[in-house]
Amino acid sequence: MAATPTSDAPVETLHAGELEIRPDQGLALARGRALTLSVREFELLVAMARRQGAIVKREDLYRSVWGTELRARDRSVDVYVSKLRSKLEAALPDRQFIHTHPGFGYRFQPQPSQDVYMGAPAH
Amino acid sequence: MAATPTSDAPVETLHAGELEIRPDQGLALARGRALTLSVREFELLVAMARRQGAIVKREDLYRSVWGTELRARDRSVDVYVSKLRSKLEAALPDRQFIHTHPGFGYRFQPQPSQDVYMGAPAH
DNA sequence: CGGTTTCTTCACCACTAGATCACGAGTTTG
DNA sequence: CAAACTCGTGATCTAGTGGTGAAGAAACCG
Repeated sequence: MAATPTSDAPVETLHAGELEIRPDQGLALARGRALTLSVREFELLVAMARRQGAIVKREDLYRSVWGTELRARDRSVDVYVSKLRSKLEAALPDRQFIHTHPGFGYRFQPQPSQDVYMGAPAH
Repeated sequence: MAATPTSDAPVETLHAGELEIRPDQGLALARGRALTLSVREFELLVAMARRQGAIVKREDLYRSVWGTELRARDRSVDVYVSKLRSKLEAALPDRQFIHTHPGFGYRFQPQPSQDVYMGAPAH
C-alpha cells in the first residue's frame, strides 16, 4: 500500500462561514464538529452551498437533490429547508445561512444574525 | 516506502482520545490497559482510526478489513461495529468513539459524552 | 479430540428518514 | 377587511436502515 495513508486525493471542500462541507464524504462540519444530517438534508446543503449568494429557485434545488422535476404543490424543498435550518441553527446559533426570498426561492449565505432583515427584497 | 518496522522503524501508533492503537502489534490500549479484541474487531478499529473524523462508508470498511467487496445485504460491518462499540464502552464508559451517520456510514472520533449537541429537539 | 473462541449469517425490532398532509402565520391585492 | 398566496413546520404513515442477540459453522488450542 502507499506509504502515505493520507492520500492526496482531491477532497472537494466547500466553505461557508464556520461551515465546512465535503460533498464526497457526506460530511459537514460546524466549527469542526460534525453535523448529523440525513441524505436529503446533506444534498440540499451541498446544492445550496454550491450556489452561495445566489437566489436559487425551488425547481432547481429539487432537481439537484431529488433528481426529478418538482411537481406542483410539492413542498418537499420547504420541508427540508426547515429541517436543515434547525440543525444549522442548533450547531451555529449566531449565524443565519438560509434566507427566504418569497416568490423567488432561497439564498444560501452565512451571515451574522445580529442584523435584522427588513425592507423589500430587491427584485 | 517504509522498511519493515523491525529494527529502527518507529512503531506506528494511532491515538484517539484515551485510546492508543498499534496496528503492527495488534495492540489497543485504553488508558494504558490492553483491550481484548478479536482479529476482525481490531482491524475494524484500525481502519476507522486511520480515517478519524471522516465518515467512512461500509463498503470501504469492508474492503479494508475483509479484503473483498461488500455484498448486498451483508451486515458484517454493522455486527462488528456493534461488538467494537460494546468493548470500547466497557473500557472507556465516558466516551463515544463510533458515530453512525445513517445513509452514509460510520465516523470514528473520540468525544466526551457530556455535550449533547443534537439536531432539532426530538418531537 | 473436546472445549472454547471467533466468524458468519439470520431474525427480530426499534428507530430514522422520506413523503405528504394540514394548519396557521405573514403578505399581497383589491 | 377578506380572499388568495406564500411559507414554516408539526404530525402522520410507511419503507428502509441500523442495533444486536443468537444459532451454526469454522478455526483454535491445549
